Amino acid sequence: MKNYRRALPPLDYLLFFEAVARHQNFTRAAEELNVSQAAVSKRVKVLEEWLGMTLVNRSGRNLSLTRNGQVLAANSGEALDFLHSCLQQLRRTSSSGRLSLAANVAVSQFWLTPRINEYLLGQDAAPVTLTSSDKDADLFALEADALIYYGKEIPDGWEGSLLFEEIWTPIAAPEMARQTASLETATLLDFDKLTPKWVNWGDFAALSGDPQIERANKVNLGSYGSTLDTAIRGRGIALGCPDVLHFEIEAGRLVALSDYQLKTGRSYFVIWRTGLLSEQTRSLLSEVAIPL
Amino acid sequence: MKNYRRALPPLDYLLFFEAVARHQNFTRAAEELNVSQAAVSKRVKVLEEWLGMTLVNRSGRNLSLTRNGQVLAANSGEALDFLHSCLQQLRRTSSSGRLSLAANVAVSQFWLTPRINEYLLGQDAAPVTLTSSDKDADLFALEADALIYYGKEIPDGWEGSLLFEEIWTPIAAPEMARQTASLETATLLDFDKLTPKWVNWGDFAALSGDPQIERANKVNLGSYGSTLDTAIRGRGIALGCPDVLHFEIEAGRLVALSDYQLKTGRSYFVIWRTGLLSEQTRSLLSEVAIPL
DNA sequence: AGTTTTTCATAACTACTGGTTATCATAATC
DNA sequence: GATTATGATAACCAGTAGTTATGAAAAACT
Repeated sequence: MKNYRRALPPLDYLLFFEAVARHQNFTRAAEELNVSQAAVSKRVKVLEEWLGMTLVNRSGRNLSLTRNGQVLAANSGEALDFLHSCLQQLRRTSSSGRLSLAANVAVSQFWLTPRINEYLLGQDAAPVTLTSSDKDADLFALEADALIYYGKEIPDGWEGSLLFEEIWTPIAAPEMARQTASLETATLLDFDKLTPKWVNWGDFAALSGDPQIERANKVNLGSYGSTLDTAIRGRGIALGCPDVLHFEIEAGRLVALSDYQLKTGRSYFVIWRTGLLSEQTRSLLSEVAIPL
Repeated sequence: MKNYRRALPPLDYLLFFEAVARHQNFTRAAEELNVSQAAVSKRVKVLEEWLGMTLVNRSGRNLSLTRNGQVLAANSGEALDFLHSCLQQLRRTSSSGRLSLAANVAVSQFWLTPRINEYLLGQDAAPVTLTSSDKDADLFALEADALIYYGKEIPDGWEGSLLFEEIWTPIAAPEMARQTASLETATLLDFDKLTPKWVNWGDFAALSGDPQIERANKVNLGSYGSTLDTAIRGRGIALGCPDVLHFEIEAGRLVALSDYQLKTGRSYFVIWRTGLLSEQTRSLLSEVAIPL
């Protein structure tokens, strides 16, 4: 009778040790593992005690693996790799058309939701879950199949595809746009920035150097989504990125006031964890009209 | 860059699941794993959530694996087996002459220590560690290479070899033995039983049906080891098992009063965890004169 | 040679995980 | 229909698995 629980050390300890072995460094292993160096040190020590053998020779700031350490690290790595492959394969065969996406609130509402709705109205649509948050940390913690990331470049540990560049421009309902002679006399719909990355009317004025915007009447509606909703209702001028608002513009609910465009150097990307995009997820992304 | 911590579920959860899959039963898996059924149920549930897929179909008192469950169980089993083999191999190549033994206090002192000492006085002796406890649970928890077990039969999950049967008989120093006409007039050295398995003078009297022993003067010295030490000093008569006390008897420090022998049906075994005796440990046991 | 930096070990601390018991639900068995 | 066997889950809490702070040791720098 196999009794692995008794015969094997705590397996996550092996996983920690394998990382130390690969990096030849406790501190870097800790970074990969997202724990403190002390936690890694402790676990490897306990593993050595469990096994009754030294795995790592420590000397001041240097470390080397013992012969046993080398053997165990290689074998652990093999087992972990095997399990990883197996789980990836399992995900590929089992996802059977299920797509989880994440993005910030505006992109979710104005860019993703229309796409998802179009897709879901079609035939044989797989279930799609969409999670919205204006905090990157939330999005990253989610482990969605893919997420729409807004920033300068794709973060480390992720890979993906550029969707479009960020270009800020005043946005209004078509009727409002026709009646607006000058931004100076208009009501500019403003919002509270949740991260420094965002561009509000104050930023836009400063970066564009346009004194009309400085002088115009600005009303703070709190959330960015509110400014867009209010602009659609024809009650003011919001700031927006025409690519994000593609559906609203196509539908004729919003137009860009094309005299004013501000490029920030930031873009929108669809990203996934490095190596964790299954063929099936790739296919589903295409079906939801998210280009890779 | 591999980051197994992020990409793999808690590995001990896989180990639990593999046991469930093998047994097709949460309760029996829990027994193997030495935890409650509830703990197993919980872990498998969390694993399913982590993976986002059902592994086990539950219906009342029945359970079956899903397709995914079967695949994962097979692969997990393979990985665990691989790791187990690797660790066994590592132990074989790394033990390099180191033997750890465990036994209860009396056997350690009177049976094992003399043997170990003889061995250590020889050439090229490997280090030997000996741990003594009168509590079986302590001995089992220790994971020594081998232990001397006292009981009716080899416990489940262990294998080993019979050393000798338990036979209780009065034991005294040779001079004391010559002067003792009858147990009734002797001082009987008694002790506190730590487990029901032990036989003290009260038990011996009852089981042998000898009224002399009932009537004799009994002095309680507390520990069994003390009774033997005191008997060696010629200050009374202890109870003992001649095979355990082989060295003392050979050395002429103790003799058995051979008129009184009580067989209990219990024996002494050398045991190790099933499948965990390396060839090297086997060899070392022989060198320490522990017959297999 | 002395100083600074980097890295690992460990003590003290504590949040939360990983277990427990008790109880209920469900299916099988009688 | 009653009983039994088995899995799920709530409530609970001991101890594990992490943290921060600090000291030791070696490498790197001046």
